[in-house]
Amino acid sequence: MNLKELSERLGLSQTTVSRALGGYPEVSETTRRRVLEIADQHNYRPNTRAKGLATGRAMAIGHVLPIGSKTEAVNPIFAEFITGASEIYGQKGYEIILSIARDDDENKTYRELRSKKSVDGVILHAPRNEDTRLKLLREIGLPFVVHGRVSGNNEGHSWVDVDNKRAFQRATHFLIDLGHQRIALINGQESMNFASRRRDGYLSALADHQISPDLHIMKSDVLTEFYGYRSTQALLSLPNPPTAFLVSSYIVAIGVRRAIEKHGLVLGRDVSVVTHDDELSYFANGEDVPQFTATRSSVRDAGRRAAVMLLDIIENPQQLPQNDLMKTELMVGLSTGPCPIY
Amino acid sequence: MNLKELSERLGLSQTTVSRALGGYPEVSETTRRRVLEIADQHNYRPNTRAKGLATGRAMAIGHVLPIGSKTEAVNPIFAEFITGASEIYGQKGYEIILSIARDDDENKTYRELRSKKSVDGVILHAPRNEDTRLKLLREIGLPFVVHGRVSGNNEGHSWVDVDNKRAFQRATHFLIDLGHQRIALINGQESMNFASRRRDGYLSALADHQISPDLHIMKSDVLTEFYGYRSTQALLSLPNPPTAFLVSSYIVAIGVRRAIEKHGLVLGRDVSVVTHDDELSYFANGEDVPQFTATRSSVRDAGRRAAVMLLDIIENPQQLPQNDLMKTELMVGLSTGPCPIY
DNA sequence: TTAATAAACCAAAGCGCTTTGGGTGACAAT
DNA sequence: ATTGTCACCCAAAGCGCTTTGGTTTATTAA
Repeated sequence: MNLKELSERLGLSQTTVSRALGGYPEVSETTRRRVLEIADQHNYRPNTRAKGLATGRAMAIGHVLPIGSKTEAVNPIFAEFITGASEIYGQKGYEIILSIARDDDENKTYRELRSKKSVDGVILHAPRNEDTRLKLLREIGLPFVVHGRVSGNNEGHSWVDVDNKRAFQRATHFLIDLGHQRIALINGQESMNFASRRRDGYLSALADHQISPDLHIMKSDVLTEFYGYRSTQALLSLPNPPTAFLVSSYIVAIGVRRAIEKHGLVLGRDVSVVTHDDELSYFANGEDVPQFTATRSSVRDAGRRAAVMLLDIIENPQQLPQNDLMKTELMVGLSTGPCPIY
Repeated sequence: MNLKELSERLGLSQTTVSRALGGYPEVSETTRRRVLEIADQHNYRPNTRAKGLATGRAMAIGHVLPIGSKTEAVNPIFAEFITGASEIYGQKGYEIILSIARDDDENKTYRELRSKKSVDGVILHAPRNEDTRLKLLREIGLPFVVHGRVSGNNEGHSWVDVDNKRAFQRATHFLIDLGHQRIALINGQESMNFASRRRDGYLSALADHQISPDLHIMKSDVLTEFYGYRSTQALLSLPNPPTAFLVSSYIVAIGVRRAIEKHGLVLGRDVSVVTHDDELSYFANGEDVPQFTATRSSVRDAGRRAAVMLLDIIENPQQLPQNDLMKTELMVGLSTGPCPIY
């Protein structure tokens, strides 16, 4: 069923039917009701492509998920982010176009999305410190919102981010206040902006207490469970092991816990752990009492906010860039305790 | 840059340029090279919507991810599946349209995808035992492949599934052979087809050894980490606790392990666990030696296979339905051992 | 009564592509 | 010299929608 058929069945012109459906005022209420009823009966819905051609709007948002050569798969965090974003898109009638691209042809993917005109805007995921994608997107004039920030100037574009530095600063202070001096950092790849900001927070808290950082207990890699296990395993085998761990992802923290228990140590008594918690639905941090002490921030909510922002930019292109720096909460759970005295 | 501009710049008709780009033979090689060069220079790519309108093909595949009222988020397993599928789509120039729909308006989502003509086919995720979506998809004539099966007749449509029954049958046999008699089942929601098939496998293995099933040690719920923890916690507190656990998801198994360790028991010595392992990239089951004894099957590979199948169906609509029943491996790891004698 | 205004509708152009159904000239065959 | 056959190219229709620039009829004001 297309517009032509529908209008013939109604004995009206395509113009009138289109307007009745679109809610325009040049149609009498009686006619509109009749149109709506018959359209509904036949389950009519305008053809996306034809509509897009006619209006010049794709009514679709692109999400380009980067996969590295190491993990080769989509991070569960993206899934959660998109779940949030899709709530907003759905309300406004936008579709999601998903592309999964290796780091090396991400730029090509954005270019294609643009020249094929298949999206009205994109969310830029997982920004690196020096990110060439920003420049590209600006060049090709594709509206975008960054989920995160870059290292240099973040003025010229819109973004949603959590206050990573402050979060890890507070978490480090918290551990220091509990008496910990040797605090390991199990971070993401430091080419990623969020990871370098978290390291900055960690380092500045150490500096506040005149603790000189030890590079041997600062790790950095793709945030998998096994990475958490492997690095904690190695750190606990040091002659002078850390008494506390600051971890960049809940998934990694699970591996950290596994290594700690493997060593016969008790989490929260012998060793303390603070992790960042993106509130992944499948990994709820306990029911009433958090398992892990955590810097918490809902990545699903970030998805919602980024989506609202992007649609706003698309619909009002002339406005200034928007920013949203989300605060994190420090949730005290069962994984931290005073530093044991040896 | 559109076709018209491009053809003017080249001094050729739109027809010829379109054909040159499309690889049709009615164009001389010299002309084709020239067209290709200039097109590349200007980064020309045909407008998706216009192309779709003209050809009647959307060049897009829909993935409708169901979210339940309980978890409210996309399962990490879908992310992994889509990563696999996207490899195939990318090769053939298809895009992914992602919809996230609550159980209750899934049917509406499929209907819309169809009437808006925004996709050429869909993957049906997470089939339930009695699934109304199948009937709907057949009715509206949208090509589809099911990732999984339904309870009744699976003849009339294409699907990719793992041999869930056999996998859990073997795993149960394996535990029984180790001397376990009280084996708990930590299953998914049994309205889901995969979960009921796994239960069947478990029950039939018990029956093979004249062990009568105990409903108190058979759990069924959404597959979260906390569910694993909670149910194991409860089971281990029974006067007559199970000595082994058969678990439906790696994520759940993590919670199971947490509860076991909380109880001061040693995994693989005091309590045995076999889990299903979808080979999620962020949760590798150990490096050389598997942490968990597991029935293993790559869900990413399933994504690839389903995608190949769907594109084949779309491009050759007249053919018979295809099926692909993937075998699972039983990987023996560190989480199982002989039943301890009390 | 006539002109002006508003309400309700319509014909047709245009979005950017593919594809049908040609046309033109060069060359070989008759 | 004429016909047929290629190789190469083009004009225009059509995909299904929105939107511009109308027209027609009823209503109101002068």
